[in-house]
Amino acid sequence: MVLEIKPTQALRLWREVHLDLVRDTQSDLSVRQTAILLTIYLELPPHTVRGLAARLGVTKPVITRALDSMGKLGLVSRKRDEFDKRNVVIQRTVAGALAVEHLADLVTARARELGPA
Amino acid sequence: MVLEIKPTQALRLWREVHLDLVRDTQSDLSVRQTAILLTIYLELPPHTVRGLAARLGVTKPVITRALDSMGKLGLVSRKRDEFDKRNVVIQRTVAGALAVEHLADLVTARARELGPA
DNA sequence: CGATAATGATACGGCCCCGTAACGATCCGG
DNA sequence: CCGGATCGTTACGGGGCCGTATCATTATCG
Repeated sequence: MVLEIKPTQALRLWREVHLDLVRDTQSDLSVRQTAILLTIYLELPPHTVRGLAARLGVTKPVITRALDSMGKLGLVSRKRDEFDKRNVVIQRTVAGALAVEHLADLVTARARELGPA
Repeated sequence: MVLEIKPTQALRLWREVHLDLVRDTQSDLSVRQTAILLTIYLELPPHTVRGLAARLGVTKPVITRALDSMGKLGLVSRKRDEFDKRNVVIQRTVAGALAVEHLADLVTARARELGPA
């Protein structure tokens, strides 16, 4: 069940999906924001600011600001941890799940279109 | 030779590569710049500003500015078209080819690591 | 020729993001 | 109880990218 993909296929897949993303005016997330979004939706909760910062190898303000902008878009939400009020727990939203699903559709669709070599 | 990839695999692949890109301080290209770079290196020359703008569905200044910054990084170069001096021909560089190859390595490596489902 | 069209570059105002440094709030150990 | 550690946020200065409008240069055609 290993995914065998050749370099040429990988590049074409990457290009086609990126062209889709550029044309799709709605979702203009940066590379960092995309990495954060996918980490939140693919890895097991709970997610915290410092945890994501360590996971991505960036500083905490980067996470805070990304959560700010993604929160405005409704892709994530935040809640104080009641047991340790210093912590903030990052939560998933319906809109965020839809955005992730949309991205999955994009990638799988473009992968299907790839010819040999 | 169709590339069969499941939604879960697509998302994990996308996330792993994006994490690599975020950690790799060197290459912080935007989504638009990545789309431009891959179009230049995967599609047949010649490439022009207006051609890329139409291909990506963006305005010409977007291409001009992207070529400026990518030119500073040595990823592409520009040359006046001698037959029609209004045109600018975008050319590939060694550094650009290496960057594209590096991206291909990243994607194929992460794809190989993907487990089933 | 001269007027018009086309190409790429530039100016402008605005917005977002970055890294460093500091901050308030909260927890914890002595 | 209180000083230090931890957590997330904010302030600051700087830089990049955006879209619109405009520009200089070059080509085309009557």
